[in-house]
Amino acid sequence: MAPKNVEAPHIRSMPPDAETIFQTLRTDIIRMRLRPGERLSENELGLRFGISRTPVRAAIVRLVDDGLIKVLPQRGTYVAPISLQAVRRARFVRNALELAIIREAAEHGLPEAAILEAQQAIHDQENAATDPELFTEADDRFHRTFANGIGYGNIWSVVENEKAQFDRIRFLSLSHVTPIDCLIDQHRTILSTVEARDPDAAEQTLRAHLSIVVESAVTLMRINPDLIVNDIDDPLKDRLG
Amino acid sequence: MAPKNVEAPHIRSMPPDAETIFQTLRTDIIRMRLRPGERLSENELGLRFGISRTPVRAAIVRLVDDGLIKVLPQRGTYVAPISLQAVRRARFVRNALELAIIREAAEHGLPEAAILEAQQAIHDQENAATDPELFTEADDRFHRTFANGIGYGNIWSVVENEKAQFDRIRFLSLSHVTPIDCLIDQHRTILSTVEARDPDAAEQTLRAHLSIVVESAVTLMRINPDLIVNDIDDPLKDRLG
DNA sequence: AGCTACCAACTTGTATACAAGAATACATGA
DNA sequence: TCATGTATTCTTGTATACAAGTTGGTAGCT
Repeated sequence: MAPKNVEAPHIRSMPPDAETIFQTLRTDIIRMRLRPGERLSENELGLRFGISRTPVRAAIVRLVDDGLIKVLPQRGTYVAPISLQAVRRARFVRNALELAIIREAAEHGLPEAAILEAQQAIHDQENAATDPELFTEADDRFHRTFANGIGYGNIWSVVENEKAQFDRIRFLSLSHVTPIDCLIDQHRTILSTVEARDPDAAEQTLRAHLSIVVESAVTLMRINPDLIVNDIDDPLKDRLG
Repeated sequence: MAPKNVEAPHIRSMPPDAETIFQTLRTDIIRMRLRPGERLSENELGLRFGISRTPVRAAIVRLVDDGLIKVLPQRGTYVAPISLQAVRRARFVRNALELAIIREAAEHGLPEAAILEAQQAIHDQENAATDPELFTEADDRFHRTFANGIGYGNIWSVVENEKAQFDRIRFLSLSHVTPIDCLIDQHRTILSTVEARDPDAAEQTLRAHLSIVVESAVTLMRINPDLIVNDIDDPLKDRLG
């Protein structure tokens, strides 16, 4: 392919807009490249991205809504600490939604395209076992396939939002504590139970799958207690129940 | 109580901020005081509230995230049409979450304060049967009580966001099609099954309750087809099946 | 009349300037 | 040395000015 009449290979010449800033910051926070508690000056971000404060603020407003950033008026903007409340809540919401999704998929079936996409996601995970970012991307894609396949629109975005807090913990050291082979095996089982149209088996398998993910998160939380805020009211439920 | 040293009874002297604008617009959209498709000029809103475009835009960004407003760059800002996709999705998410919530509440019990709050909400609904806004407020409060009572933080905000599209339909003519007495009766049954710690009965009752709410929404949709956008891919699933 | 080209008045997106509060460094006093 | 008052310099929140694009009306021509 001959080069088009575009003057240069440096695509970065055009400054990013508010949406790009939002995506970039969100990814950096979830990937833990921006650590909980870290300060984010609006002026500094604008300088770094080569734009003014206005689009930076638009991005920050959305990130505050997602619970990834905390703004203290006239004091500063900070990456939100990982909240135990938020993690517990995310686990509950994800469990409820994904179990309902997998049951719906197993009861009413999935389109052929979705089955193929899930198989591809499993395949990609097998080849990405050593790269946390690639592995997580394929993991997300696997789960998202079922959410989008049951015909209720973009349900996954709800899980995705809740999962953000959660994923920050996973990115602390995914490969160290999570048994990757086991996760992929469970993915295979989940897909096969859905293909076999067995809702009870699908629900049971997914329940075990999500439980393992939570256990690894709890372990990671104990290893890095400095990044987590324990805002649980009742100390009896402190252990993420 | 003698008047404090505040100069006047006109509390409205201070101009509203971005958060107030957001709440006001959100309520007006859900209450259908702002109709789907209606145009919202940023300049006009700023003039109406007595502030500049900046805080108005901050509010609009959040409302776009919630799917209540659509912005067409350089063309205009509009109240989002009621999307069939969004309604179906909201129903699925609400069903999954509220069923999980009520089951959790029935299995592990609720704090005494939550029980009292639910009773109060039922009481308020009995006295607000003729006022849609008051009735809906008490209805929300009833359901929210269980969500907040199970100790997983502010789960209700997830349901609340999804429910927004839904509620717009209900506000088209709540009293005309929804059997209010039946709804209140179901609330009483739900609360009693939770108090009796009977998860299966609680789930069954809530399932019927949510189903009735959906049925009335479908009826309302047929009465006001001009406000709804049919963006369902598969025409076979057109009936909100 | 009917069609085309243009222009003026809007829209949102972004940049910049100003306002008000909070924190820190520093001078000043005992 | 230690406490205290003050001023400077940060921060975010808001107001305003500019840039780029769309729309609708209208003058002019066929």
